[in-house]
Amino acid sequence: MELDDRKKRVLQAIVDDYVATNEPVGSKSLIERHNFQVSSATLRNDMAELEKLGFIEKPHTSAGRIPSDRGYREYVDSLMKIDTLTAKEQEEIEANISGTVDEAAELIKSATHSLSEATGFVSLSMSPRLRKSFLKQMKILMIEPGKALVVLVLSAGVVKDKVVRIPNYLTDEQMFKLSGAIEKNLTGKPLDEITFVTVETAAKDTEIPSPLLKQVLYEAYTAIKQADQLSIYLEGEHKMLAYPDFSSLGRARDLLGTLSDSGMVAGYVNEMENLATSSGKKDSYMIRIGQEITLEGLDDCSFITATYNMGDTVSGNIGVIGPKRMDYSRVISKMDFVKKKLNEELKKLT
Amino acid sequence: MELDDRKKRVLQAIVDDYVATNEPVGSKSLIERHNFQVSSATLRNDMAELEKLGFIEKPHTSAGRIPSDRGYREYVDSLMKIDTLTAKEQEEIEANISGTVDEAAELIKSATHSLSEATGFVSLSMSPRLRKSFLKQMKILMIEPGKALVVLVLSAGVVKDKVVRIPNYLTDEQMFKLSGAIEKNLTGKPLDEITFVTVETAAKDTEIPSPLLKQVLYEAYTAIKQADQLSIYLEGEHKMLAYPDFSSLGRARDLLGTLSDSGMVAGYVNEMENLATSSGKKDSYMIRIGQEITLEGLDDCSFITATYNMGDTVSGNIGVIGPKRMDYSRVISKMDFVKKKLNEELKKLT
DNA sequence: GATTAGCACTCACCACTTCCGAGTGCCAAC
DNA sequence: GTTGGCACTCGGAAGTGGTGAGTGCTAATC
Repeated sequence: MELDDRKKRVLQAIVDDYVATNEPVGSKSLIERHNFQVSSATLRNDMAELEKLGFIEKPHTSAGRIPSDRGYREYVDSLMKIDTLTAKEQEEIEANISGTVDEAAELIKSATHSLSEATGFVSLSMSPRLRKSFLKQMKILMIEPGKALVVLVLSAGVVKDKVVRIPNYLTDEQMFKLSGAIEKNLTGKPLDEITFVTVETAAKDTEIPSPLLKQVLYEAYTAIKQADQLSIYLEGEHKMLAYPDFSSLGRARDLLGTLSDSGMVAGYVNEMENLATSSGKKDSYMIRIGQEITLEGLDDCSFITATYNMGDTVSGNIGVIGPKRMDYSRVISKMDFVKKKLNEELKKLT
Repeated sequence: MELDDRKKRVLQAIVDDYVATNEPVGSKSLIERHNFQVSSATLRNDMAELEKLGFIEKPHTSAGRIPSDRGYREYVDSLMKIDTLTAKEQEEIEANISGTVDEAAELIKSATHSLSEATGFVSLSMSPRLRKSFLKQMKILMIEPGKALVVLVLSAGVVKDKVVRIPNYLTDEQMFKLSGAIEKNLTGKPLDEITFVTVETAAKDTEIPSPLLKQVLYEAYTAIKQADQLSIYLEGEHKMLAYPDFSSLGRARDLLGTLSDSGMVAGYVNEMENLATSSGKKDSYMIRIGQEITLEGLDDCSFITATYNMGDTVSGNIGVIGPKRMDYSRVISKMDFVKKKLNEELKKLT
């Protein structure tokens, strides 16, 4: 069932032409644009074959062929060659990313922005997964009676904080003691190994009456857990409206509706990432095409993600969502470049 | 140029019908739906008059009339009567707002969400304008050599923080002294009266060598200034695609494109707010209709905002953007209710 | 002077038709 | 396996006519 050489070329040509023109491509125009050394009838036979194998399909009887999801899949897996960016393209991307941002979150945002600008598609980034990072510092600051700020400094230089409610009569000094104890005992532990019990044990040798303690500990614990929460940043949703692929209002609405539920998208990205990690297959990028994407309204999209790193144990994702009728090679090389730059800049921060 | 009574009723009826049906309304259907005690010919004369005055217009020669921006303006200014919400509507809104959120930012977000859900339109909120709030606490926490976290506690219970870079050899203790000095001298001052000079003066009596100080002070100062920065939160952009008013892809794209530039929208809201404040005219809500809105692509929208309060001196805005062909009365009463609830909940927080 | 009935006119919209051409499958010949 | 030829398909553009809701205007009436 391996495709012979010419059939591969035909499929590739169909994808290329369709991406470029957004029109079903027929045997004749294929001959005109590419110099196959055979007649259109031969190509017709090849195309019939490709259709039987599920790589291409007809929108209606008397039209040319368009790639199916499977066709795109074959294309990205073994047909396309990734080209390199021109110096100018590289410059544009770099200009957007570097600059004076010196906080990781800002940096990641700017990379996401750059990615959307460079591709013209929706781009996204997931905040770093901090489960594997560990506590470096913990401070509890009294704000006013009954209210305190828990500040966590994690490895990889991430700072998180959260306002929590505490019993009114707890003093500044008690808080200081408490945070010191927790800090001392939990430093170095990965976040995902910290449980309520660990926190409780860590606080044992303070002399604060335990009923009071309980609430604070619980708040401290949730603050730690919340630091681990994933957040997603999406940009450029409206750009999808520019593509004829979504010119039907219904499609556009479904797509943007789904994208507006950022929690759902975040969940999907996370799931994809986990799947890829556990299956051990780790390309530098991941692609989902059309129906492979289980999010509603993304049937005509492709979803490409990559992983960035912050320190040794912490990573997150950046990604692009565009019409599946996209120039994969260019998009991938752009995303790869953004990722590379982002990694470099993140390294500088630590 | 005052409209006589019947003409007012005609205009009102035209707006009501057009909002309900999205179809140009003609003299005959007007007679059918409302019981004017006159013939269609009379209404035709009235309508010709209204058109001459600029309240209504024809999309093309042989069609009915639709309200012009001016017509809507007249309608909201003096024709419509604001109706009250049903118990059920109130409940739905309340359910979304109250709940367990106990941080102001979260609360405001949830109100915004609720507003979008209730109206079916885009909703937005501006973070509180903190210029008028004052410093209650300031702490500088060392994170690691060269890096510190500036934590500001402002009146109205707002907590802001920022990671800043500091000279490597500054110690924890020095930082503590410094923040104490600044805190002591600036507490009670409104944010907009704090300048770099004030900060410098406040730090005078610490014994830290001044060249070192300069950089930290500058960072502290920018941290304070940044706390004052406005941020905007927009929700439900995709919902606009559901309205036939934006069924043309071009319009939809312009609209969503503009809305995606949140800085621009924020600037506009701020400008509107300032204008209203300085002109002294302070309704409980503000409306901009169609061309009155200077943002690109919002010609077919109306933009309604209201002000929420946090403590005595601090306020922000919530708002709705929908098609100008909207049921103003319902939208306004919903927004009013959300605002009321939000104010109540914010009060509870302090 | 305001209101009304009547009438000729306008024009978007819909359904219907026609026509064109790019594309197809298939077959017989090379 | 490749090719030329041919009948067939069908979406889309362009044209057509009828319909109906709407208009403005005029002359008669209250």
